[in-house]
Amino acid sequence: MSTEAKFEMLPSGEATAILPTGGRTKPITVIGTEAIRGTFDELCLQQAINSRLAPGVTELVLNPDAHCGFGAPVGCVLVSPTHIYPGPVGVDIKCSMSLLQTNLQADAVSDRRTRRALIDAICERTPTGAGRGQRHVKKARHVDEALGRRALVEGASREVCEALGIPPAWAERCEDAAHLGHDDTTAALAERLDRLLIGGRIRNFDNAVSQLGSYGGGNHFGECEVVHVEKSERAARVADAFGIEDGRVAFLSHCGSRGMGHQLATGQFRTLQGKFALWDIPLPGADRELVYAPLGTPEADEYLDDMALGANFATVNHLLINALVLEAFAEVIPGTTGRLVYFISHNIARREIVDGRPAWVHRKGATRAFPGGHPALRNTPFADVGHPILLPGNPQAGSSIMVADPGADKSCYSVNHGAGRTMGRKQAIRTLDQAQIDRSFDAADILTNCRTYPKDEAPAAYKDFNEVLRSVTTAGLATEVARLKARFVIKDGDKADD
DNA sequence: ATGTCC
Repeated sequence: MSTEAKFEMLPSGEATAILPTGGRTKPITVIGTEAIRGTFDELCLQQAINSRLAPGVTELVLNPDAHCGFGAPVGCVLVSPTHIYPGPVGVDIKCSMSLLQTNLQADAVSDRRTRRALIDAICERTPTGAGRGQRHVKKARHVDEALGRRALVEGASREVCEALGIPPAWAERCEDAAHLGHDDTTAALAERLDRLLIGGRIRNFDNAVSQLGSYGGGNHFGECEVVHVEKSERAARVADAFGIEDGRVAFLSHCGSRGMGHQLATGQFRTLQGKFALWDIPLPGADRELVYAPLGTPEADEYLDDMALGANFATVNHLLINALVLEAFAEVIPGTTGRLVYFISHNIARREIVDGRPAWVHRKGATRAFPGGHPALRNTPFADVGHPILLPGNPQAGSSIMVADPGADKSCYSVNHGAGRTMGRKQAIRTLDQAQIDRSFDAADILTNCRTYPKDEAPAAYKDFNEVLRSVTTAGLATEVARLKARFVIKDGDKADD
């Protein structure tokens, strides 16, 4: 049976389908054109079905960028009013995107030597690579353990921002500047962190803290962009409300909670897997990565606290990176100023109102998409127009800034989080041609900090970003406001000075 | 994603 035969089309449009799960009462909403639906492999669809049939799950959305993940597909939304699921949050708690808008015109970065100097200045402040923290770079911002603790407990509080040289006003430009504990207090987080440290559950705390202000590896990156606002009256109006300007230089970052979030997440997986084994509880689809905890239990409280600690770390990490990138720009091009456009996650569970009642909305490789007028945006700068949606594509097709439309209700107010892999990392390394990749970057005049661009991160290892975006717009979820075109990329790879 | 395997 072809993959396409699995889906049932909906009358609402060619990019919205239903994946039956065997029982008619628990269907999965699939967002994707026919070309995109053909990219979902068997295991990805099975993970979606397992997740949909898991206890307490009331809705599941599969996004066009979906591919196999840990327990649940990367690129899905899972809703539950009664249970919390660590898998559908992911190992990199609150992996996110942020965008900095500078006052520079595009021609300020046309010169290759200027761009090379910017790459060097940024790499002197924000390291890349697994394990690499601020202490490994020349112009590090020292973060002591006491400040690290406050970042974990308070997130981007005024005091934490001021201590790190982050403009406190940037906190208003965060999807969530601070995450609270299971009982909606910071005290719960402070107590939980103490217990984790006393119990030795976070190893090398000082090193983990030193990773504030660093990118990490894999698909994480920093990218200098030129903003191209779409040619429509609405795009111009929304861009204005977002604070992005056509023809100006911006900087897009993708990273998460680094080793800290990883330790918190894997610790939770181990704990919950141990309890499922001890109590002999069957796992949905027999997938041991799809563990869960019923809300109100000590297990759920503990997970929610650890998730909040990891999320706060990721938030402060992003804001610090943006402050350091701005500092690097100002060093190379004196007079450069910048402001945070937005910071938004794609690996987090949030408590939202779904169908009139509170539920945990788990977005795993999925981005929140509240349109203008959504009650949750009240008293934010984006109450009327909707918040910016930051979608990394690839350096050559560009990345996209979108705004949600009322039709986003059909996907639990969510869109994709990028292009989505179409090729495994090993497959990409085996099949793609290094020289051809590097020539294509050269032809597009995109510089990188790497001597050769990592093959497993080449645009060809990912789905066609324009087709992914066409799925989103055709389904009526969101509209493109601007495209970001890369001028240089900072990534983990073989460094020019190695 | 991740001191890339407790």
